[in-house]
Amino acid sequence: MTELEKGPTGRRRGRGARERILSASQQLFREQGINRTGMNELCAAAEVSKRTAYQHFTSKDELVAEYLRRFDPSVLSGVFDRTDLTPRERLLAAFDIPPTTPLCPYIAAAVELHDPQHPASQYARDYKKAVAARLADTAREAGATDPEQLGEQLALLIDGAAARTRVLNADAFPTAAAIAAVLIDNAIPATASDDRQREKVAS
Amino acid sequence: MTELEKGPTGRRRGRGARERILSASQQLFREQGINRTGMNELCAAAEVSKRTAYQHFTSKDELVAEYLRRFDPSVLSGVFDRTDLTPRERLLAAFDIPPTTPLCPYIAAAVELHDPQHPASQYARDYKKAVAARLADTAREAGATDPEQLGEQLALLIDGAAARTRVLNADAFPTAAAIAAVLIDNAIPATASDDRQREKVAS
DNA sequence: TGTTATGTACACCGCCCTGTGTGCTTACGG
DNA sequence: CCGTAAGCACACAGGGCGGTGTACATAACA
Repeated sequence: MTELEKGPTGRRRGRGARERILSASQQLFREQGINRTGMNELCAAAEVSKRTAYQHFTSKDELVAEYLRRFDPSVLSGVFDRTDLTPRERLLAAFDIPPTTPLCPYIAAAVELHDPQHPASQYARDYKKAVAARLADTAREAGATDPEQLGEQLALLIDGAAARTRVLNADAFPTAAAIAAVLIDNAIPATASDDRQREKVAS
Repeated sequence: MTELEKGPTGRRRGRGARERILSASQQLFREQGINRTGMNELCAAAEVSKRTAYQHFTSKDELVAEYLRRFDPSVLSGVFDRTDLTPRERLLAAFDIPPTTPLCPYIAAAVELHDPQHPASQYARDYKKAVAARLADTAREAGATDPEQLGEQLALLIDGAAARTRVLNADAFPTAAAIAAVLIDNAIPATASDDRQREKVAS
């Protein structure tokens, strides 16, 4: 890895250590958990000296917070921006999670850090609220009578599936998707499609 | 505390250190988390010498496993054994959680320990399955068409509310209860509910 | 009474953790 | 071609952790 990677993070000149650190964080924090991953191990995986790591992030806590911020694009936007789907399908697509996914990292962080004041915990809250808001937007688009409520309900289902998948070591998202389908059909007044969408986005 | 407390644990003769240790575990592990609670701190809170603690539990892992086993009577049985309620009311009563409750300790343990092989993680799985089974039993009693499915769905709702409450620092159980009411009414065929509410879903 | 199970007090070990200090190398930018 | 910022190697501080060793005290029961 002698190639330079310019570092899309900003104006770094060197060899892009920051990116490697964050990339290694994604992998190790999710695989092993935050508390069980030491900085030594992380630096080794990132092929970065510990000194360099602490020049980019003043503490592990800061690294953890930054690590969480790297999930939005892939997870949140990935589902909601698919224009090829109807709003209803988009709502359901949020439950199509590849079973490889270990656990929603925001829940994991909130539990592991165990401190609501921790920057990462605060960001986790913001993220969860953002997801619920996005779901509510989509619910509104789909014609739900109470979009906020439906968004909050679907968000709860996602979190429930994530938590339960973790505890039971078995995929719980299909169950959550089934509930979601019921809730969605109950929440969309007249035109309520059965399950295969007859395709009528309002009018 | 020079009084002897016989130890309701069984046939212990001494002063009941084991009970104090477990009692302190309940408090500290829930308040601070498992990983953030050291044995020194725990022993101090239990007013027990560390040596004694390690004579009762060969390791912290063993203590954690035993700590989890102490929840059944209060939580699981507490709701399902209430004969004053109809089956439907019992299903809904599972969502009446005092907002003081920090987080389902089984989820917390599974996340914190981060090892599916850990005895505590295995017990957490067993417990979660047991709860789902109890819910399914009650669902069957209430006349649901597919009790197993309803039990699993309600269990997922409980876990979702627990996880979301933790992350957002705001009570999510009312939302879960609302979903539960919908699911229950959808799952009980014609005029199943015998409790006081006479409002029918049918139309 | 004396034996035994129980609990105590406290120092201690080895390990791993986060975080630093210091001096050195490299590569980009002017 | 040189200056300087980025990164590296490596040892080490300081502390908390789980867990133990030892010597002593007390309560229960025979």
